[in-house]
Amino acid sequence: MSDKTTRENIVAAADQLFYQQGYEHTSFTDIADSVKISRGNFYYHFKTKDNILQAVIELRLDNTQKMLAHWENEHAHPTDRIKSYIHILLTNWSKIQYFGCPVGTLCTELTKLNHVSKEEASKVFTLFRNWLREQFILLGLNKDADELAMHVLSWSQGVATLASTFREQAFVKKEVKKMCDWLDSITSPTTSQK
Amino acid sequence: MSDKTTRENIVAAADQLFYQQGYEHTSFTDIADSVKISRGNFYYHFKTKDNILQAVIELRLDNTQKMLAHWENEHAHPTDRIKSYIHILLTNWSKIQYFGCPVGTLCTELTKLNHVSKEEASKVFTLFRNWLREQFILLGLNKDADELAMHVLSWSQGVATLASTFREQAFVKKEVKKMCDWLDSITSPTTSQK
DNA sequence: GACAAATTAGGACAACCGTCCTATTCTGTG
DNA sequence: CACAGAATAGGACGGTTGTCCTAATTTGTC
Repeated sequence: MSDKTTRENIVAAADQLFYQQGYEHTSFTDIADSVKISRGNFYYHFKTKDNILQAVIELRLDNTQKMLAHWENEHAHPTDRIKSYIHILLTNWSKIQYFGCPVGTLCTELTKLNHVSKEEASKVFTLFRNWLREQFILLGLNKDADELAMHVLSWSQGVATLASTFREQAFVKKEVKKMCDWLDSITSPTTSQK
Repeated sequence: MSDKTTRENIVAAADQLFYQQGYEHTSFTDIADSVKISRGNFYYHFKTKDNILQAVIELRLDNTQKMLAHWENEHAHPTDRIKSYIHILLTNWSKIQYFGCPVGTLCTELTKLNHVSKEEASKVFTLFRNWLREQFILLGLNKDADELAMHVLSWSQGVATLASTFREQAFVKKEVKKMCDWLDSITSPTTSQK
């Protein structure tokens, strides 16, 4: 973390703190302490708190795009790619159990604050949505592609919310399996359900 | 609202404001202005902000229990009762599209704040969970009752989150239909799926 | 080594927060 | 009407917030 730019360190620290504590509950002092710089130095890199949020969202958009590209390279079959998405619930369990989904919780908070950047934050969701839709199109499900994408998105979102409330890993594992089974069922046309 | 006790008015106003703006973002001044009392009068009824939150949660627990009891009286068949739950997504669409699910969003916020009352808030979820489980037991699905209850809970939760992010009613309608169809499919043993 | 630019540290600022105190007004009972 | 207690209004308090200014330090270039 120390070989990076101070600005990058600030954004990285803010990213984590916004995720763990929420945007509003995270103060300049919190971030400054985390990066180990003075609060005064802060103003040199970011004029307002909103600017930091904007930078954090940009970082998340970049990281998300990289992750999606990585899944595409790793798996040739769209079904496996979608399953990679589904499995984040277990891969990131150690954080999700405490802080939920970083995308959903930020969007929820910004919506309630009626924050200027709420639309910008929802673009992370849109990134996932469009990517999932593309995968379903590749599976030949053109007509329902967006509907299926939204289904996967909302399903995982609900599991993440309940996971952080009840903190039951067994529940998450069951739901992940259900999602994968469902995905297989709509992919293979043996028993056409719905 | 004026024929109620001042205390009741405070709790009712806080209930709405916590839902619409979030707990932390709602100040004493906000609530006082909403009830049209002075900020000083506040202290007479509630010593701390946490006390108000506690009262709000108690109110929500009561209201939830009344709603569940109402659904039980209204519908003899458990399937119809569960569908009543599912349809809140459309019944309360006008609010959900802006503020999401009141239960989920509060739990999420309190979890991130690591607030003392976070467990208390999650009891509202538990109320729904146990009630849904009972309905599934009445349907003869004893073994998977809790799993099914959690499935319905997380499903609706995800839809509510995405609904407030994208604000697309068509999506919610589709998901509500899917949930009802799914419910019918696991109830009628014609085509045993899963 | 000199010097300009980039970067940092420390603190001041007004505004707001939750909390708390005290004086005033309202209300009901004898 | 008198009077005690409930209820309300207004403001003070210490602390924290985001923001901003200025001086000191570091860095790179000639």
